Amino acid sequence: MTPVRKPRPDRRARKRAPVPAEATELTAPVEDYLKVIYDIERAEDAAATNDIAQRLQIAPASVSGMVRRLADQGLLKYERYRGVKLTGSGRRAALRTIRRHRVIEAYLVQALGYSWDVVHEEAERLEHAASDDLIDRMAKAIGEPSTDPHGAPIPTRDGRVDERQHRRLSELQSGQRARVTRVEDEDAELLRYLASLGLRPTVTITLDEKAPFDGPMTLRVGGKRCQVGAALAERVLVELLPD
Amino acid sequence: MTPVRKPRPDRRARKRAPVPAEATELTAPVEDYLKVIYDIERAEDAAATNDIAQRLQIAPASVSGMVRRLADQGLLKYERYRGVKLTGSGRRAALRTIRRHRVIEAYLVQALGYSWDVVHEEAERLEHAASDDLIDRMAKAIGEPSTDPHGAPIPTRDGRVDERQHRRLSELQSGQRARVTRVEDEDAELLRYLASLGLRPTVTITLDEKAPFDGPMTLRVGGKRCQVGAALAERVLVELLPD
DNA sequence: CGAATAAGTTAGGGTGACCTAAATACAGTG
DNA sequence: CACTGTATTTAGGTCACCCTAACTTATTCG
Repeated sequence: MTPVRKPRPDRRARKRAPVPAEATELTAPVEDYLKVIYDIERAEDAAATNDIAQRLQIAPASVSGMVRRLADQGLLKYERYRGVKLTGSGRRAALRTIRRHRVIEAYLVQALGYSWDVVHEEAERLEHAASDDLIDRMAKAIGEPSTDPHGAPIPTRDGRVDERQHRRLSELQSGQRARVTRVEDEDAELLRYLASLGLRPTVTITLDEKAPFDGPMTLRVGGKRCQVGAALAERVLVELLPD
Repeated sequence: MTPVRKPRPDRRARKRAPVPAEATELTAPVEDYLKVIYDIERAEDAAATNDIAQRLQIAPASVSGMVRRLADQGLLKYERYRGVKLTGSGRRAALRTIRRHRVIEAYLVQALGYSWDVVHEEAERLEHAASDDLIDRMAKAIGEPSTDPHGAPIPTRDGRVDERQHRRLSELQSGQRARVTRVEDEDAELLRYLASLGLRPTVTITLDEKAPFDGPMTLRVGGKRCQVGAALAERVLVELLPD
């Protein structure tokens, strides 16, 4: 009648543990902070409170508080009014979450027939719940891909990423050929539009013409010709092909 | 430079909404409460505070508080000192979570090669993060199974379950043949032991002998002969086969 | 039937993660 | 160099969930 019960974990003790610094379980919000800080740092060298707040859609005041706690936990370095930088362990944690996210996105597309414009949201929730084991199994099941469906590189189990910065489509010159490598955006509508143009990673394009002053670009993609504005061209990364 | 941002959802407004009662997003703890209440109710008619507390491994005092809130939200009926019963919407919510859990378990086993003794934990976390759409895709991918790897029935999208109460192995009489339908336990060690005996759903068994006073039972399963104690036999459900 | 025991509840805390409003630091300009 | 605007932080809340301790209700049994 009374079911066999495991020797209760004693939550208090678990939480009060003298901060082993590394192997601590991170909460979902913390993982989100680390992710966006990692991301901002890649472009801006140090993450400003406001940038973090805007990316997470929360009030800047909330960021100040959280960031102090993360600094206490050794996940980042924090100087008041100076911005934030991840420590080694912070970066490792960020990359683990990013790996989860991207593997999940790839799996949803390749194994479950999702289309690339909707996987982000789903992955955003699952990345906090999936075990490392599950992630590895998913990755194996779809052949250990090196990028997610948007072309973003998937960090390896041991935290290495292909950090090559590709050129933006907007920087391309008339006449140049290039391969689309990545779309740096998760907005569903934008992604659907790109898909309708055939503009997705691995596709080869040729820039026919570029209007001055960041005007629209005319390009050929898979036989068809299309025009894209500056905003779009900004979000698409490419790899120049020799002519 | 400044990325295109969606029209911010405004968290406060979302949470303060005048309680639409149904379509509200439930938190993970709430889903867990509903699940165990549903489960207890199936056996005991009303769920007692203490039972809920014990199943969730939390203090009874915490249950009192939560249960009042769930009653306010219309998910259950609550009479002080009298226990708790799910309302229609509470039961629907519980069944949705249970469906998620069981579909995930089945998927992990059938699509990702997990063994049945470890899927419970993983599902326990994923069930709160997966969208209904994902669950449906998983179910489809493995052929819409009607039970999870432990033989528990999977509720349908629209909340119907096969509620047939099967017989317990412990109630079997000497000489009777039966098919194992379900193992009512998620303990990994127990499951591994059962697997080593070959005792898993769909397998046919014959009870050779049963020692009196809930003594060990000797039975044949797949040609081999084995003995199981009363505690084990209590956890295994069977379907009597005509001789 | 009244007292012991079991079951359940209230009171008073704590933590994580958010908020608004008000104060402060910094940076660039007149 | 004071001064204004922006970035940031502090102060003071809120909410969901959990806890322990102390109290109350229900039940059972001598």
